[in-house]
Amino acid sequence: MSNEARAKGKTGSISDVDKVIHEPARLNIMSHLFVLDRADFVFLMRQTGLTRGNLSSHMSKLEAAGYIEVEKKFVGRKPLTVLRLSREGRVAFQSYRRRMMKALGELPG
Amino acid sequence: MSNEARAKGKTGSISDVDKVIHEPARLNIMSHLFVLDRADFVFLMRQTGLTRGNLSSHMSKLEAAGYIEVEKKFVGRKPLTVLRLSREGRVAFQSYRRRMMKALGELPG
DNA sequence: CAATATAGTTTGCATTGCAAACTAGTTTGT
DNA sequence: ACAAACTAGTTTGCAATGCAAACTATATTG
Repeated sequence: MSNEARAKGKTGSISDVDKVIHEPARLNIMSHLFVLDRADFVFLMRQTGLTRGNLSSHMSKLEAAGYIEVEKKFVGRKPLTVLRLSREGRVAFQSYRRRMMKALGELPG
Repeated sequence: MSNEARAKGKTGSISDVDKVIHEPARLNIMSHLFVLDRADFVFLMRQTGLTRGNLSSHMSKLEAAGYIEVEKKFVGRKPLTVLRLSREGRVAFQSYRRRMMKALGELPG
């Protein structure tokens, strides 16, 4: 750990979790993709309970972070958007999860 | 579970965690108070790595939510602010923790 | 008594998350 | 054929947030 990190007290525990993943809506999306690997927009909407608008913008954020890849195609004549967890996204999620589980699991009670 | 909850997909899992606690800085503060029960401002500043300003505003939010009680007194001639976890705060934290551990713990891998 | 330190609070701004409005195309009803 | 309703998303507007910097107030030190 750097002296700076120590001085700031940000010793890698809770305060500096990955905010992209930490946001509940995205944590929800990521959790689903973590087990399913890929899922389409409408399915995720139903599973997560997010509105189209929210899912759309969170999707964009996860894509911008490189955590998911978005594939747009047509099935028959209807558009279909498929989200897939990227390698990076899987790693980041695992890391977030470990950190969170550790932080909350270490406490007494 | 209500039909509404089912329709919205907000089945009490991840998307609707307590945001007051979920915010990393406050989660950090709450975790400390959960084990220590009470701690003063400066001590918490050091432990959490938060600046005075941030700790001050997060403290206000936790107080407004009824999760902590803030006691201001003087020791010698210096002001001392002590934060204590309220009963409600302890319950809310435990609930947050259980929910989070369950959500992250249930996943494969 | 001026400078520095301590203990907080307030302010200002840039980033969000969310809902509502909008776009674009498709299916259904008559 | 044409309007109404549905599907699948995106964009926008606004209110809430977090964070850092500025500020207040008092105490200590040189």
